[in-house]
Amino acid sequence: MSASPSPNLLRRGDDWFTGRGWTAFPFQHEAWKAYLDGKSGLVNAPTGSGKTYSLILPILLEFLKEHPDDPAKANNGLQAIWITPIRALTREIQAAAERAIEDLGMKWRVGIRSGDTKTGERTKQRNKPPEILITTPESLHLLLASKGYEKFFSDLRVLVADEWHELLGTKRGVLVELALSRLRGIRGNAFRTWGISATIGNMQEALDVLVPAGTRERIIIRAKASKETEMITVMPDEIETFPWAGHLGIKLLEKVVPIIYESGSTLIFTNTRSQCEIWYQRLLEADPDLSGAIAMHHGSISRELRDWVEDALHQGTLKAVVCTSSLDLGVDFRPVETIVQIGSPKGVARFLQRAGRSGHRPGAKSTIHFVPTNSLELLEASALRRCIENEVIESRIPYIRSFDVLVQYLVTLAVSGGFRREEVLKEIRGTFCFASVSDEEFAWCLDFITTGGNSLGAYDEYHKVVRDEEGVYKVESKRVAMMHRLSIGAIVSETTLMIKYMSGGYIGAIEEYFISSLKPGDTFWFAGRSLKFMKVKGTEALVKKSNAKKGKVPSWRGGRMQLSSQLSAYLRKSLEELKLEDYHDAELLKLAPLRDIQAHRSAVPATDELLIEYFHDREGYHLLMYPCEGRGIHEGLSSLIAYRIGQFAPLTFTIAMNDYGFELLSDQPIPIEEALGSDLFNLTELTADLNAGINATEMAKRRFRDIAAIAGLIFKGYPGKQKKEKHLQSGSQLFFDVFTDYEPTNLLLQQAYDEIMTFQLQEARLRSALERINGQTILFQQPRKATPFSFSLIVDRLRERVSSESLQDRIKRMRLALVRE
DNA sequence: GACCTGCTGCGGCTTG
Repeated sequence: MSASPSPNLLRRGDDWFTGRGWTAFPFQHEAWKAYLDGKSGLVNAPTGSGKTYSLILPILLEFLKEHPDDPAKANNGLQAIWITPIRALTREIQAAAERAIEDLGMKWRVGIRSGDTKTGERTKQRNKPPEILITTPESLHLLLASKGYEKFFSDLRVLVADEWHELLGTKRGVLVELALSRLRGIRGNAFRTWGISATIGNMQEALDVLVPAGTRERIIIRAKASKETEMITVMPDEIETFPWAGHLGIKLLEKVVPIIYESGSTLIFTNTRSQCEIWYQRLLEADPDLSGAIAMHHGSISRELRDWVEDALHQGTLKAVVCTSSLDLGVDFRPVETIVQIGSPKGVARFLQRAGRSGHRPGAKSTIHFVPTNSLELLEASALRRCIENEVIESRIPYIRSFDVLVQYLVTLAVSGGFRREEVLKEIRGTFCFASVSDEEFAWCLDFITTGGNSLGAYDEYHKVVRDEEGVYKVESKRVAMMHRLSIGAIVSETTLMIKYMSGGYIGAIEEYFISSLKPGDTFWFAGRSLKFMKVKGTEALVKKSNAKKGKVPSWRGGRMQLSSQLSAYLRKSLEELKLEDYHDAELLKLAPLRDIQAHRSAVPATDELLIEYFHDREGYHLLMYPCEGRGIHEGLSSLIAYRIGQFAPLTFTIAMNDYGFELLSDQPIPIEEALGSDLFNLTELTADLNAGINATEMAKRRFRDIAAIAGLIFKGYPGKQKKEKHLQSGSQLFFDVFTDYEPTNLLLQQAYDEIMTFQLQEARLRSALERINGQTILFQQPRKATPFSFSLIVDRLRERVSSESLQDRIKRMRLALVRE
């Protein structure tokens, strides 16, 4: 059926919606109204709730209102841009939009502009823009880098940022902010901005970043119906034999098998790609009947194989898929029935997002099984449960002053028509990210792209942009323009090798350093297959099928997720309940025997206590503290404490940390009591001591690699011919050193240090952690041997230093030492 | 009796 279009359609909206078998929710009506009133805003709705229609429809309806007699009018120019963080979502949105257009009897076209869009299609789009264009932040910037883009955008009335919570808090979000500032510059008041976001802790800020105050009237629209989530912890039968350390979780594997059988379809989330590979194999070993019924999915597996898995899941031919966060977003599955999370999700938002992949219908309950991988994760389960009950959820902290992205953007504009200083400065100051940029800083950026700045002036290749007589900044060199288009974006990946069969066929990607640990003929497992490594050819690692049952499992250097501050706070509460034997949930009750060992050998801290353990064994003198603040904070805190103790005695420490605490290990006695008596946690000297204690230069140097790549200092190579990691590393280090020596005020260099303070050491959070510790009672314990709390720290440290074979020996020896005592 | 850590996302050329 094709509803006859009418300006009154909104009022008859219910009929039209139910006619299609959809339900119209109050929040959708609210969004339609706000949109048609000319507002900008943010729609806060879960996936599966019809959030796309909450914004597609009013865009169409507004046009119909303006052209009631000519709904089929074609060639209206580009009316709306829809941004998504991942390409796979563009097709879904296109389908939804086309459905709505057809229902209204309109003739609008919906185009996709992404890396998948063919050249011919791109040309067509440029000559005759679709009314709705669905794209990614990167592709939008590529459009800004093409000649005559102003004309292309000249009819635009709205930009919708879908899954805005995914982009906020990333440099890709900064790309969106910058593109928006330009579109507002072109279209002025005729332009609206809308976002669609899942619930996060800082909803208002999410709106402020997307739609700066003062641009238009703004509103946040919330879908009221909150999703019910049931969390089921998979319990070890007896805590006595459950590991105190480790993150693999195989011990509970046999309890996961029945979960798979009881449900039509299951997603099993793991935290790392290697864990994903291992679980897939182990599940098949545990139950060969699952062969053909389960598959795996992670980011290093080729797109082709992943598509196959996604399709099979969609069609219901697979019972379960073991995956990483590669399936957090993306393909709109036929609702998956059951979710399993192996190991700590480290954050409430991530856990709920994964849970939400089940019961993917409005009103349906989501169910998630949590599989702890070690004893302390039962504590996290309890904390997680409380966070869900109290609707505590993490925030996404937006980047500010990302000069690398700004510099890239300026060159992007210079590649197309060129830009004028005052105009662009005014626009970027309207963004959240660059509101505080001073005249001098902006002048530095212009200098940097025109002359290479103070330190690179001698090198022509950094004179990318010229300023002509009329004051327009533009790129004149075709080569510079091309290389720039090739490097637009804010994602910097590890360089990888493609895994290919000798006979052809691409399976996935693997990191250089893993392949360098293999000899030709070695077997390894990848994508659930046993492969024999043959040789490296260019950027390809060639392999053959193997029948070997044993082999290495690759590991990748990914990001380290750390416990969120929200979850950390609840973890400390759970600890207190453990101490008080206030067992309000099954997880804590299960931990009772472990609690007794900890309390007997040492102590369990309450929320107003800081536990410090100090003991001596054949390894040396161990000093352990448990602030339970998450790994990043412990990284800063441990260096700070090590530095301050070092003021009393010239000691060398080996430092280890995890989400619960940190360890300082020394071969000499540690004057801890003296140190504790001396205001060890004082805040006054924090910045100075931190700078003295950490190796900020080393940390900043690593961080600088990405900054240099985004700012266009390092060319990553032509597509399919990427440069070796070694070259990228040494290139960025060279720049780092040159800037440090000759231009210490270089904004990119400073940015590297700022990012360390903001994201890695999290100075603000560190400060409040110290404040909290200063108000706590110190619980100083001298256990005779390792405690349950200390165990995972000690094992982690051992693992970092030695190979896994000898790790077994080490642990065996440790155990013997424990027994002997 | 305690161990196999480390996510995701995008984009794109030339010349034979």
